[in-house]
Amino acid sequence: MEIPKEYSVELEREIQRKWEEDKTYKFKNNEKKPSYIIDTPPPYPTGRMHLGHALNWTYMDIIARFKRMNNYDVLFPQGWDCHGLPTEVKVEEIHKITKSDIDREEFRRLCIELTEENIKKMREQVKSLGISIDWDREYITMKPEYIRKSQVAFVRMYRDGLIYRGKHPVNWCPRCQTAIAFAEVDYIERTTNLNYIKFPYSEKEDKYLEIATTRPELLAACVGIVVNPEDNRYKDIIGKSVKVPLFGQEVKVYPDRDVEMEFGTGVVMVCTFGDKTDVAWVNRHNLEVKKAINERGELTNICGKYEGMKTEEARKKIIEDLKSEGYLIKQEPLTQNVGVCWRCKTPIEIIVGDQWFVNIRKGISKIREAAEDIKWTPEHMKIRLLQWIEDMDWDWCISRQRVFATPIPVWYCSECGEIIVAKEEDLPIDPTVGCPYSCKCGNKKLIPEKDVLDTWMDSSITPMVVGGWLEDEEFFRNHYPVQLRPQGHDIIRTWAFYTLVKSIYITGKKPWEEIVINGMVFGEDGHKMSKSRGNIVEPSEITEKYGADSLRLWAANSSLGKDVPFAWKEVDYNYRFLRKLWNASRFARMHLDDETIKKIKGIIKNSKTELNINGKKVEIKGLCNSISLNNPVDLWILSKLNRLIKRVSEDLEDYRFNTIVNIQKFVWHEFCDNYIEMVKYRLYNKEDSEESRMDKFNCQYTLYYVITNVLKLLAPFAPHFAQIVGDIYGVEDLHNSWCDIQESMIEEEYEHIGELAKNIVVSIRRYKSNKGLPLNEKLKGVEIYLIDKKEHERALKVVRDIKGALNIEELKVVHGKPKLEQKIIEVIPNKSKIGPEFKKDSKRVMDFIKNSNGETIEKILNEGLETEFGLLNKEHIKSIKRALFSKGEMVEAIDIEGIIDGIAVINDNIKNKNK
RNA sequence: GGGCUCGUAGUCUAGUUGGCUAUGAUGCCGCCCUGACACGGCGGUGGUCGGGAGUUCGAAUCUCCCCGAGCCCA
Repeated sequence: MEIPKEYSVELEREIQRKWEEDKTYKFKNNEKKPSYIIDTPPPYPTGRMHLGHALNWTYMDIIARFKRMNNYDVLFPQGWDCHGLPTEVKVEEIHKITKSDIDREEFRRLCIELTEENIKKMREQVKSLGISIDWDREYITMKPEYIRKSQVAFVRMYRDGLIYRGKHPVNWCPRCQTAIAFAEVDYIERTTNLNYIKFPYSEKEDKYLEIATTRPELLAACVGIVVNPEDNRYKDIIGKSVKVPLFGQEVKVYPDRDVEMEFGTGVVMVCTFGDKTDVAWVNRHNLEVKKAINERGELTNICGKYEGMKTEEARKKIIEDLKSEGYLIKQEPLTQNVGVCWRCKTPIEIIVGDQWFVNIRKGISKIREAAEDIKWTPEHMKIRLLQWIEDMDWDWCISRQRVFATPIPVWYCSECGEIIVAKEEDLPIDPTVGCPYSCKCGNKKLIPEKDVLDTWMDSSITPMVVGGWLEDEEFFRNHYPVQLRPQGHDIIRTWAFYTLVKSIYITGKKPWEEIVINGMVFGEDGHKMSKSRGNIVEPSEITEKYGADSLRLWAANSSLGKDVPFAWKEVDYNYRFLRKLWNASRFARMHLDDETIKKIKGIIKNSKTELNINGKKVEIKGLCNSISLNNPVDLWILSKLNRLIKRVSEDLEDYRFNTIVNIQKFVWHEFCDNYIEMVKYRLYNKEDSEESRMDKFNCQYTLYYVITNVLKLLAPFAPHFAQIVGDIYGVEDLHNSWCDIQESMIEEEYEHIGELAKNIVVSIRRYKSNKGLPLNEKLKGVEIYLIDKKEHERALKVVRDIKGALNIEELKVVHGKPKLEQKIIEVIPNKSKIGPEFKKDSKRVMDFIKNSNGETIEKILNEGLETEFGLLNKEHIKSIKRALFSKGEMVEAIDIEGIIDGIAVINDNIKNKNK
């Protein structure tokens, strides 16, 4: 098979098409394999994928592919979480209407239309990243079959007393005209005035309490005063009453430890409701609830002449009146955090109204247990959720005053007020369209609920939906909880939390075995990507230029849970890495014809069963049936490879995706830079003896073995590349089998010999480079001196490889020292040897070695030296640097990296002849 | 104010249970067209591992304190 010269990213598209046609990633529902189900986050269909999605999807895909390659039957679906305000706003914008202008059904149709377009766009974007999704398992929350499930969840929880309708304070956005959940409240800092106001004592009109408030417009809803019981200033007034200025109602003073004495005057008025603490105080002291602000953010009729004013306007007016009537003492500026609607940034109000709630507190301990029972990666993310659960003191408000959402399947009887909930078999149903029921009081005129469900009510059942709930109950019983929830840390308190709630309430089980939390993507400037900063990079920009695999490699090279800054140069590096491996693969394939590959594949197959041709069991160690691997350089790279396979397998098991750097280092700096360079001479060898043919074949075998295994290691990260090159190498079953770890190939001694050869080659290549010589320049004679006997023996085994790699005419490996004058210029003691042996004396031993003169060091190296601390020998020395002299002048001799007293003396007078 | 996370060359980053001369990339400087790759190779430059104290023969790694950054929640 011809391998093109250039690696081109256009090939990715073809591969993606092929995967889709072949349904390569279909969930097989194969009972013989363990299943692995991923509860994919359903994105909101904005029509645009951002880099955060790309990061998250890459993580998921690496896991999915790795599991699939390790014999799991992987169910990797894709969902879309459609409902919500942003689409409503967009539709109003596009069609220049407001939702009240047209029929509810019509408006909803327009929302569906837009969402379908957006999903189509985003689906293509997901596919362009090569994510191994089973598209047959796609779910869309606005479809009737999904709405049915959302509604069934509602009906069952209502039946079980876990959902109720009640008058409760809720966070209310006056602009969006809807209740919102705490998770949808943002906080922004702003400056306002802290107003000091006189509240006269009821008993003595001339005495008064000074209170400080930022919300004077709520005076009409003032229902109590709190002071800290420790506060000596106010001890006498506790239990007595004061009169609210302008409005005249009398309110009692209560003791409460939550009052900060230092803030303002230490006296706080409780209004219904200024903020969250007011709600707590009202509950604690059993205060009356008065509604001062309505749903439109205007003052109500209890506010007398201020009725109908917007809050800002009313505040101004009331301050004026307080001033003119002499109640206002002073004003001082105050910066405070105010809660705002996360969508439109309008300050929220806390108002009381009829809303639907999920009772959270009832199940809180079970929810906590479930959270504890799930394996979290990184572990500390669990604490974030538990913290959120701890602080949970309100129920979950699930009703929204919107249109594009799952309807609440409920009617109210106009006669007796009975709540009628739809029957499960009638779902999905939209109560505003029609009603098949009548009230038990006989009334047939039922009022439909117009409120709809919070979008989180849809998305909090995703693991159940992908697990087959209400579709295939038997499958669901056997496969729930599902295996994995991957998501961002920004939605722990929403998506993760609500899903736990729903799963516990509906199934009694935890939703997932494991949850992995990813970080956010920042721009190149280190800040969150945002339009206003102009630091947004779109995934398509990257894939078009560098391909999906380069993007995926960038994403993989990050730690799970940590925020990741984007960097073009990293993508560029990954692209260059792929090109490098491409070129190496091309080079190897030029030396591997189809016939040879066939032969090698046969050998690998046999070695797997540990059977040789005659059916007799053989050891694989260094011997693969019909070939016996005997070249130390081959054994070195194979040992390193197997070590890498082991490492990467373990790392992926624990979601350490950044193990990709280990693969890259191996490929680039071991395999390409060194292995290939050291075996070229064998590949180009034209000799026709049996021995050199075998030698060449071993090398071909090793090249094939390393490349094909690297492709498998790379397949979860860079699947397109792995597929393209895998096809060129005839790799079978790339997506369903992982590398075999040949433990017996991992051998320290092989690695020692290989490292020695590599170090000699590297050192002499560096010498050539420093001398300005081409690296293939012929060297006439090189003598390598090794003092260590073991190293000398090792070096003798790689003479041929060193000669071949460096183009040395005559190479001598000598046990001993060259006959040159030499001076030791640096000694580094071996800490890991000295430490355990000499314990407390270690420091002194090391100082002794460092400060010894040359003679002493020689003695330690050669025969060992008895000292006050004990015997010191060459084991205790890490490395030595020597300068070599001949007649007082430094000569062409180089230290061999990593070897104590390894020296190469180079006779390169031939170079002058050549030049 | 509370919770969590993180501070390693100019920049990004590796560093599993304490022990290689602290990893790799990028940047900058210099050299080399070497039978896969100049979209490449080789070398140099650059670090008091945020600061301090402690535990230990030995700390980037463990403990405490301080400083700084970020995220989440009040």
